[in-house]
Amino acid sequence: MPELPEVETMCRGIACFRGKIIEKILFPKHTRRASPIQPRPKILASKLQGARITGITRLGKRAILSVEPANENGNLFLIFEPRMTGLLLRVPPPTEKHVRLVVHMQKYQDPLIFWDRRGLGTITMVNRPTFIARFGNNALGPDALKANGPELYKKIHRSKRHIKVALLDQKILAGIGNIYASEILYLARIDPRTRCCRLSQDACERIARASSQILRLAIKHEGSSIGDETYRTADNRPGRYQRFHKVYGRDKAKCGKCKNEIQRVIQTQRSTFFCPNCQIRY
DNA sequence: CGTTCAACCTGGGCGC
DNA sequence: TGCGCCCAGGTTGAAC
Repeated sequence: MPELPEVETMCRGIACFRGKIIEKILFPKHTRRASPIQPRPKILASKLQGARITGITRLGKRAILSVEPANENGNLFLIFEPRMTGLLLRVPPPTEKHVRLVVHMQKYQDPLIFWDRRGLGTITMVNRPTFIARFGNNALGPDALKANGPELYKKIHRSKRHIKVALLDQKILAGIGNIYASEILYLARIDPRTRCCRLSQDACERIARASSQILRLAIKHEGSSIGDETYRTADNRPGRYQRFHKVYGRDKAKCGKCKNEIQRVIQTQRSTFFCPNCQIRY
């Protein structure tokens, strides 16, 4: 699940590894074929052996570890992409079974663990030029926390796509996923089925404001955890923002503003939740 | 070009 | 209890 607030919370939770030197990397046997790892585990481990972790940052829905290798010049970037069920942990994982990667540090007891039940997540290590080429501004829109109305309008106003679908496109804004797309459009009072080209500059402004507002609040509450086999913080606690969801997962419940029924529709194979009364279709 | 869709995986929940 | 089916927070590349 992890979207922007969940990945941000994970990054903050593993900030303790900044400055540490990597002692040893393990790829548990039973998972060697799952969860795409690039380059191959042996090469990745040899490059990271003795490297210093100089930074831990979030890029959209990815967590990035900047590392200074011991044996070569130039920074490397270790990129964790949790996709649906990936977690970055500094405490024992929910099950040993789905541990994909364990990083032990020198002079530090707790290892960094990448755990991923479904195994759709990825671990990628690249040098700076590759990092910029693959994840620079051409590949990824501005961070959704810093969404900006005029810029959003400029990007989408010619498109016939439904606004909900556009919000899931990481080239438009980086970090929004299926949960927060519904929540953002509810706050902005816009029907998710509205075509982008019908949105006014003012509507785009409301979406941009709602985006940063919702995501900021979700980070404050450490993200959304739904069900038990789901997102956890780096010390394996559930987030709390699910308590504040106004529409997501609330099919047929009453809208908090108008008491009408919240509806669920499918857009490009994925559920969208909204209040047909509060959210205007343009 | 823009958009849709299946595929990548595991496991929980449901109906029968 | 068990089987088959549907569903799930994301991304990609092929197909339309």
